[in-house]
Amino acid sequence: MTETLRQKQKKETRERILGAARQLMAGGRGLDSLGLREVAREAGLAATSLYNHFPDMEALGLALIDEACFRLRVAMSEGRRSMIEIGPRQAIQELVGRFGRFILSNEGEFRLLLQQRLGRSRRYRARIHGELQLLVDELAEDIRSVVAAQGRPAVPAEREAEAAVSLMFGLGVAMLDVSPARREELAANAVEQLAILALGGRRWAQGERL
Amino acid sequence: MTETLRQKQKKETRERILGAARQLMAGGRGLDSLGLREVAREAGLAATSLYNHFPDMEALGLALIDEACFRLRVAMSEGRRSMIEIGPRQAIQELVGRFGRFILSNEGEFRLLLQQRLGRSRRYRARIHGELQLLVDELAEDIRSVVAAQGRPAVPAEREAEAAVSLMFGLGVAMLDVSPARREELAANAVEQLAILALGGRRWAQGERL
DNA sequence: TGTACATCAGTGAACGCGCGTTCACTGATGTAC
DNA sequence: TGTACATCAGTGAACGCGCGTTCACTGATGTAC
Repeated sequence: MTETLRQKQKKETRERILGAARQLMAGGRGLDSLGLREVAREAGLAATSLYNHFPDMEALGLALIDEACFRLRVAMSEGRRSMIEIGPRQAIQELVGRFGRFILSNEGEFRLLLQQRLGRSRRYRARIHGELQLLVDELAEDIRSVVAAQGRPAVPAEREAEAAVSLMFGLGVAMLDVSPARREELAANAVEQLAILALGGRRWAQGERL
Repeated sequence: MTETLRQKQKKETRERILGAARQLMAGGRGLDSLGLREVAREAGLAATSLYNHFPDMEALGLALIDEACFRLRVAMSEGRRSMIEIGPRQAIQELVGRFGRFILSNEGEFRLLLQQRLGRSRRYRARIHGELQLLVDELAEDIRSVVAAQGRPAVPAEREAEAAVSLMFGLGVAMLDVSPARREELAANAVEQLAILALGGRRWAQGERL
């Protein structure tokens, strides 16, 4: 039941390994170019010690991806409740703000997800794809809540949520290589894009078409 | 003036090298994992021959990226003129259709652009970023043309174009790992997303806000 | 509580392998007279 | 037009290097009596 010293140390070492890999990726490296010895060195371990924690390098990659997915999900879930009260305009700003903050403080993780979404391993791709679908579903649910709270007719929430995630990922990519001032500008643009989308959704809900 | 036999053969060999790399990437490989020897083998050359055509591997990568950018641009430019006549609804379908076809027949190139947009080399990133900006600018111009041809008030064309490119890239990513039937569905969703966006743009143009 | 044995996280040497790149070369193509 | 020389695309051997992984080991931690 109670954790032995050995178990605790093992868990800590595992964390140190993942932390070392995250550190290297935060420095601009891609998962594909991370070497076993490099990660071990950064973690202060012998190269072979990694095999006490992961059966092979693919497993390490998968663990990193799982971790990144978890962080993204937590970041985007925080304060979901409050969106209903603040109304659509503020909800969009809140959403973009939260996503932008996630990207800037978890740049390595974000690049990891984007790169491996099209990466070498089918398992990686499937994991990330599933996670993004959850993100879309949750967002669609939020959109429905906000709209319903306003007493408006139901919008095409699925389409809007899919589009919103694409737009936020587009924002994220654009933000990475750019000065902080330009980032603000990009975020403001994204807010406008989402606002235009929401406006279109309202009209669509009323039966209007192009 | 006239091309010598040697020059012609050299050009052909260069093409064979680029073709070999393209071939390998079409098979699902990423640029980062392509080896010099592997490309040379596929091209039917000794490994060292590549140095007669590219100073190093980075230059080969850059040539591939340039080529992919060029193809994307050509694919998206074709038939731009006709968009004005067919009106917004058909223009969106045409746009998504053309982009979808580009992705499916140039899957390797598309993955190359997406991956290297966040990749190791600053030069790669800059090149791709510049190319995508051109795409946005051209699209914004098209949107303005279509709207003006209808005698409607000017829409936020820049924002719509940025958003449209994000949405199409989102579509592209989703299409890659998926059955043909599901692809049709995804493309139809993307058309709806763009239609909602355009509808929102119209209302935005009329001063309406969330 | 003390002792004897089992477990297992961490280690260093070694494996075969492919990496990108350099070098001196060969021989077909091109050029000057 | 024929010849002698220059060019240069393509070659095979070799370079040092790091890759992922295996193995037998050490010694601290855990456990049974």
